[in-house]
Amino acid sequence: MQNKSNTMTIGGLAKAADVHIETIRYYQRRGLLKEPDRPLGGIRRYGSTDIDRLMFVKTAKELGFSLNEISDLLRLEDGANCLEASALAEHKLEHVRKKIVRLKRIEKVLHEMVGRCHAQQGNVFCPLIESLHEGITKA
Amino acid sequence: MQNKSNTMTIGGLAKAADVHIETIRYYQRRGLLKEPDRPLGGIRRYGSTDIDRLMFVKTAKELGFSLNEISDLLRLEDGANCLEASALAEHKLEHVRKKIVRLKRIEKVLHEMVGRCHAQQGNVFCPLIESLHEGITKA
DNA sequence: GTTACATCCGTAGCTGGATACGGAGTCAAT
DNA sequence: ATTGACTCCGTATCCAGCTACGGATGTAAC
Ligand SMILES: [Zn+2]
Ligand SMILES: [Zn+2]
Ligand SMILES: [Zn+2]
Ligand SMILES: [Zn+2]
Repeated sequence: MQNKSNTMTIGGLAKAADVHIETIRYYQRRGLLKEPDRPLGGIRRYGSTDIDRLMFVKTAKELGFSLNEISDLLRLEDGANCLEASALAEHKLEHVRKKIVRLKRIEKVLHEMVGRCHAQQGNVFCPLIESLHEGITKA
Repeated sequence: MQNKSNTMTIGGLAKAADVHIETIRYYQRRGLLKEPDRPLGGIRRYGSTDIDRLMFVKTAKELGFSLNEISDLLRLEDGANCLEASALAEHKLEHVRKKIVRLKRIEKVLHEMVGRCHAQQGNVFCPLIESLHEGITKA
């Protein structure tokens, strides 16, 4: 059953949840958001549960979950499958940590490269360009 | 003028540089790699400068430069514009650092969420799912 | 000399996450 | 009752960075 206060149009929902209208329709197509019946060729109405749902998606997105993964999370939305939900989050956490490690390595290499350039201003051959030829292992 | 030892076919080059053939052809289309003339309906030959170029691209890619940015770097390949090259790298470095900061925040939030789930095994409502409803600021 | 594989070339498709377009219908206010 | 804003719906387009397809031709092995 629907929330009694399904009063917003899609545009109102978009404003309330601060997403584009097209995003809402896109999520409906993806099955992330249910699409209320429309009364005989009329206009669909949305309520607070839809805002809530959109917020859920937004939060999960900010945490790096893909829309597919968010579908999975939404199937656990009743909160009854703590183990399963935390497993998904742990898996994501693992990926995030790997990404951080990779980026830190990149940060280090770039930092060193830039440092060499700065130390060498006026010299003939840019050490940064040189490093790019030599490969990241030597960079 | 071409390197005298332009002896590889595109397939050989692909193996030598460990990229897919289609990637080479794609880079040619993008202007990242020059396309040797082919002798009267024959087959193009590639040499060590092409391997070198592909390595340059690969290294830059590993450091997070986009193909467009790599085009820019390649215009500086003579090594004469140290300032310009290091400016590009500094800009990239800035982005990388921002990305690391964002990911660390995500790492923290996910870690806390998972921790709460583990602490609460058997409880009725999964705290992780609850957090997703509440938003990342409260997560 | 024929089989088998490689190359060439243009173009189409893929992923993910939207965003845009265009025509038709609906709704509310003046 | 007409304007103007909004909605609906399907489809197309975008971004990056490839990857695949298909048919024609070239080349190499046996
Ligand atoms: Zn849980
Ligand atoms: Zn994984
Ligand atoms: Zn430099
Ligand atoms: Zn920037």
